[in-house]
Amino acid sequence: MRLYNTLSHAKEDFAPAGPSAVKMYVCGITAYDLCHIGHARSAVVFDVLVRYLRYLGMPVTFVRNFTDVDDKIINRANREGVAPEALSAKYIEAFYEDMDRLGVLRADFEPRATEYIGEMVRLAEHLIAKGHAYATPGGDVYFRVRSFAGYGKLSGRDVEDMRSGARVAPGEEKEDPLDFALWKAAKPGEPTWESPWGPGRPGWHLECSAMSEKLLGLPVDIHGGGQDLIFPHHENEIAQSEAAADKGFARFWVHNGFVRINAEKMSKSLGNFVTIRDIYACFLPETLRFFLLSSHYRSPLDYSADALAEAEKGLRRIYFALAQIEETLAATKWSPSPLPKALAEEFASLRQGWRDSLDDDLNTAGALGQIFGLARLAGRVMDDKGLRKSEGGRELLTGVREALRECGGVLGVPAGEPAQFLDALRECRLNRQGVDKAKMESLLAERAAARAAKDFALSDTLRGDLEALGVEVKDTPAGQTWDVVA
RNA sequence: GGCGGCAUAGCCAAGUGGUAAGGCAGAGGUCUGCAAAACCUCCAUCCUCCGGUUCAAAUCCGGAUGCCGCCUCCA
Repeated sequence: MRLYNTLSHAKEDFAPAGPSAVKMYVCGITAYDLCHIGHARSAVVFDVLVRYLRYLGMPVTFVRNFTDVDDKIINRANREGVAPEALSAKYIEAFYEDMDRLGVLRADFEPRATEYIGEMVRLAEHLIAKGHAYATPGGDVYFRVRSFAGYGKLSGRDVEDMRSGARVAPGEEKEDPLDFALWKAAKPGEPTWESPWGPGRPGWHLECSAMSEKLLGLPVDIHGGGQDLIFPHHENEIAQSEAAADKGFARFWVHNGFVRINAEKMSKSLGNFVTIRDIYACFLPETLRFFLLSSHYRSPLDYSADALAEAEKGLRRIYFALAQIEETLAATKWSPSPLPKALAEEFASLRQGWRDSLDDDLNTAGALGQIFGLARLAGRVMDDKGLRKSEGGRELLTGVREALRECGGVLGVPAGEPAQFLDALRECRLNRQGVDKAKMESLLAERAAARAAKDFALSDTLRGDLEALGVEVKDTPAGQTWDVVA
């Protein structure tokens, strides 16, 4: 497959460097609050990347870390009067709850920064020994940015241009404003670890360098994260790791775009974020997943409740098609007519299109387009009285069902059983629209009775009443069914 | 100020040189006691604007305008 590499600003053919599994490291969350949709996007994007690489037959060793020691965690813990470890543990737990429901698979390794303090200290020592870092009298350790010639290569910055932006906070003993902390001397009220420079704690960037090397070995094949990590986080990781190891840190840098709200980046600092749980209160997790995959991962994605409602409609349609396919396939008698060649070709082309889309820099939006095409193709076959019960029709419907399942395995959409999903969706919509369930039930019962008595006038009146309630009734040979007006 | 990204129908969104996928909404039709669903058909001669390269550009180059992001923590 081809993957866009931030380092080269171009799509490149991806293959692992070595004969072993693809080595993939993605920056996870700093555990100090609930995850928002932006975190969900990043998690889903890299989840799909891992799944797709495995689908292509490449084994993947996937590492996604948790930052569990950091200014934000300490500040919040102190504010709430709890231990930092307890705070981060709580939000790691929340992360799992949210992500499990989203269908994000667990990584092979999910290291926490505090479990690798020893590796970080050793890395810092090594950098000092090589002249790439220095300890200050106060017990801090800084990376000497100007000692690393490649600094700026990921983010496209020139060290000379950065001088104006860099600054030294009061009390810092940097040689150069550009230098960044590898180790921070202990301050009162902070968790600390022993080190050659006295008690302190690691700087943020160091953990990813230490854990990548320890768990995967350098260079890793793919290093990922949100676009906001490109600078300074990933730039600094490169500097640390490459200065220490004298070899490449990561071959492919993959960054997902932001989720926006009112055309602005959704972020903690702007305070304009919507948590994953906020969404779950109104929509099914799979709807969120579908929404996140409905545009290319590097493009900005505008969040709105309307956009989510539209995603819900699309997802429902796919599940509805799947439900109808299964119902049709439950038949036992099939006429011997074969599948018309044109339809067989259309099927093959859609299926190939799905694969081609994902092959091209993980174009999930394109892939979903092919999935809709498959659903429509199946619908056409089922609507054709001759084909519907023919061997050829069965062959096609079986193929579409298989393709949709395959999609579910890679994109995580559609992941469930249609009947179950449609029921869950109905329930979800009932709650969201605040439909009076008792009233609905009684109106439905009344209408069923009216229909049994062939009192169509009353039946239609009741349909109107139900519609006013937000419920749409459909009459089928098997009786009336209902759904919530979207 | 430095660096980068994006501009495709009413809305969302694919498409990086060969003549505009898909979804939502909308219109007509088949079906239906009436509806709904489903299916069929239609819905951008054109891709922000202006130049240029080419037999050929939404796709490449230059410029303009608008929006966004990074440069401080941030997925």
